[in-house]
Amino acid sequence: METIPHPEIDAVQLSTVLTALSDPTRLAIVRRLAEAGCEIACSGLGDAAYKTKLSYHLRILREAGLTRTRAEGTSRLVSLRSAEIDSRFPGLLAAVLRAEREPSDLI
Amino acid sequence: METIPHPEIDAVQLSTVLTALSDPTRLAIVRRLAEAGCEIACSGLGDAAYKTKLSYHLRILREAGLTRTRAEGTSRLVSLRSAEIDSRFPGLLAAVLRAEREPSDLI
DNA sequence: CCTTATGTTCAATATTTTTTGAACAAGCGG
DNA sequence: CCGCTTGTTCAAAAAATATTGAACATAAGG
Repeated sequence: METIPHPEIDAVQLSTVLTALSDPTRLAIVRRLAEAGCEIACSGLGDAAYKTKLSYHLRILREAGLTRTRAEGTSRLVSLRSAEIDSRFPGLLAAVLRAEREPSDLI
Repeated sequence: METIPHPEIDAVQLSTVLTALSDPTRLAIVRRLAEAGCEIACSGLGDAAYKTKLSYHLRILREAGLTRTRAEGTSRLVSLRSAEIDSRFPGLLAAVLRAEREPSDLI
């Protein structure tokens, strides 16, 4: 029952993607998803004490077309749309992930 | 007499660069500078009717480390720090510039 | 000098984005 | 059915960004 909306990759705009990636919290989430290379539950992406904050940032990432979220039981599994993003904006995600992690990155 | 401050390329942070690039007005300026491949005066980068707006966005770009500004007579010449940015964040600028221009881009 | 052309700065607004807390939803295990 | 876990939504507050207009700075040309 996929009721969670995701944009078509062709409808994704560059500036929206850049805005999504420009926030350190979200960049850290994207890094973690990239390193994992698989779906991760929300609970594995942030501190339980800041659930609504995480929920907000995950929505921004999803609506920007960077991630895909799927409900599984009572949790939600999030993954990076790496291949799609790379086909839409070749090299962009790789370049961002290649940059070294900065101390300000946090979740 | 270089009194205009510019960040060292090594001090430039990824999220600052992404924030700077995420605004359509600034992205359009960066594109124009990239296509020109040389210095351009402010007057060639925006509408004269919105001078202070342009000034603001150029300052954001400069402080983010994306551009270099140099005074020449009564005008200021702006250029893209392409090579430096590419050494700091390999492939990033190229990937951004490779993405097709969107209709929302404007100055 | 005086004037014009380029741009900047400052302060006030307006707008957008983030953060928070309270309330809600839905699945799961007992 | 109950209570617990996971996570969302909503509205309010806080914080960060962007836009505007008035005033200023400085170089160049006459």
